[in-house]
Amino acid sequence: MDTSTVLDLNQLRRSCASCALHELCLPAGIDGEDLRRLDDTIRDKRTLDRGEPLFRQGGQFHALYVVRSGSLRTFVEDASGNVQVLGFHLPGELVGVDALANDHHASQAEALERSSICELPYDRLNHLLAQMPSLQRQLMRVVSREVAAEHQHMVVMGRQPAQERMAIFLRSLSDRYARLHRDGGTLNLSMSRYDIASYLGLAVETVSRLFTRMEEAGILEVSRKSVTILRSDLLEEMCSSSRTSSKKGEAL
Amino acid sequence: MDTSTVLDLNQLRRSCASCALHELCLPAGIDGEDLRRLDDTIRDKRTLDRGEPLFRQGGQFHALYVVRSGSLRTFVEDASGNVQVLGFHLPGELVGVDALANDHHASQAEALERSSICELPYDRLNHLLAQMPSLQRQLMRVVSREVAAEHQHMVVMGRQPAQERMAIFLRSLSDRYARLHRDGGTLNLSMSRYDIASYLGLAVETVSRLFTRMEEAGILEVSRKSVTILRSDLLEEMCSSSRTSSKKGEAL
DNA sequence: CCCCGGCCTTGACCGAGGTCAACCCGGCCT
DNA sequence: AGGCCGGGTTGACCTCGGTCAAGGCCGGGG
Repeated sequence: MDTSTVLDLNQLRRSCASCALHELCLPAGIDGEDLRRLDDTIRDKRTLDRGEPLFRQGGQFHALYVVRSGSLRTFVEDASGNVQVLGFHLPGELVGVDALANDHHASQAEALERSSICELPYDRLNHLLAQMPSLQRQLMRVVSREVAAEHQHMVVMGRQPAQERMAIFLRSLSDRYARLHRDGGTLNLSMSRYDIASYLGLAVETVSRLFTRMEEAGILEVSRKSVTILRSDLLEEMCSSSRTSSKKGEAL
Repeated sequence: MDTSTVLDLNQLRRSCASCALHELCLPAGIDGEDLRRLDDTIRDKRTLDRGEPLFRQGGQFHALYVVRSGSLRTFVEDASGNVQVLGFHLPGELVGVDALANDHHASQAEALERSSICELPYDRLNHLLAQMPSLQRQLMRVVSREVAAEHQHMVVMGRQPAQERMAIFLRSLSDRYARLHRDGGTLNLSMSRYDIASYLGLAVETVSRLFTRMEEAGILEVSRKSVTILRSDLLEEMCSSSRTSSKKGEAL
């Protein structure tokens, strides 16, 4: 929170109604007076610089967060300093749910680039939920989506070879870009190779090799943090070149 | 536990108040009139036989479920018949959350043994949630716990070698037994070796070998589906024998 | 009672990907 | 401008655990 963008951010103040994410975020399906009340519940928009934590593992829980712009990574760190990246979070996505269970954050969230965050203090939110069943349902839907996504990621971690993991990762990122009406063919990888490797359960070297291999194959154009998908058809079929598990009667 | 216990199960009919899981399940922190209303919301107790599905992947969503007795496994099956086990569910645990997102079950749940299930039709539940903020908070807490547990599992799938995975799996099962006031030292593995392997992202053969190795090491006594933990101290230290990631300043 | 079919175990082999090491490259600071 | 440093890439090697194959065990049905 320093340079010149501060002004713009302040101008935007809180206003779900005018937010580009209106239809993707918590307010989806909420209008009029209810929307205004949700608006009032969102405290400050916090702005985070690259690397700045939104909350720390073990820290006291007091709010849920929605990414407004930029991107975050969430991760857990074990006693011996080992890091496991849990996910990357684009605008419109909810962060912090794992803390409700026992009032302490089980993971850490930090900005991958300069990001703007909507903060929903949990007591105020609870108050609102009690009065707005529609918001309550929408919240559960959003959380459910998150759970389903995590299940998908378990499939990746459990069964898929390295190349499929990368392909699925890129496809998923591309899809999420598209949902935001961004160009899904031009990804801006705000996270480091280490983050990607950790997230996919691979070694950095493997991630690096896969990028070059996929570039050589004409599927991607990779330049530093910018990745262009040249052949999404090839990328797609790369996602499921997996062995067919020798179960009974396969058609394919 | 099958033949004669059927009668008892029927006798118990629905009554959260008298349920042994009262303090672990959804009703936790709810009493009196509110509890009675939750009670009324729970439709039937469904009883499932071994292998019987509670809901199918892709099926229409209309209820959440809580395991009352027995155990379930949830899994996803991809186009080519590959199965990934997502989790095992003991009494008091909530199942079906991943379906709220789009009204269709993203995974499949099926009984690992004869099991009794509390069914919470979602429309009724929603009605109740709108009137009972405390229940709403408790539901979110339970879901949050689930999310946090899945995050833990990502750590396992992402970084840990086979032996640690097994150890962590057994410890977690033991802990959950203890929460149910069962003997955490005597596990009854209602799932097959294949299920365990899939859940941990390993091959069946590896799981099998690890069981024998841990038995030879005097940590376990393994007999078919019954596993006794002889040296929980050794099991514990097996959970974190991982390499220390060469990060800055380690204490330990 | 015996046979059959899952499920599980055990052994031998092999390969995907992790590890180690060297190097490169671009940004930043003096 | 030069040097440094963190992140990224590339190559050589080796290991963990997957795969393949061959039984063993147990339970259920004829």
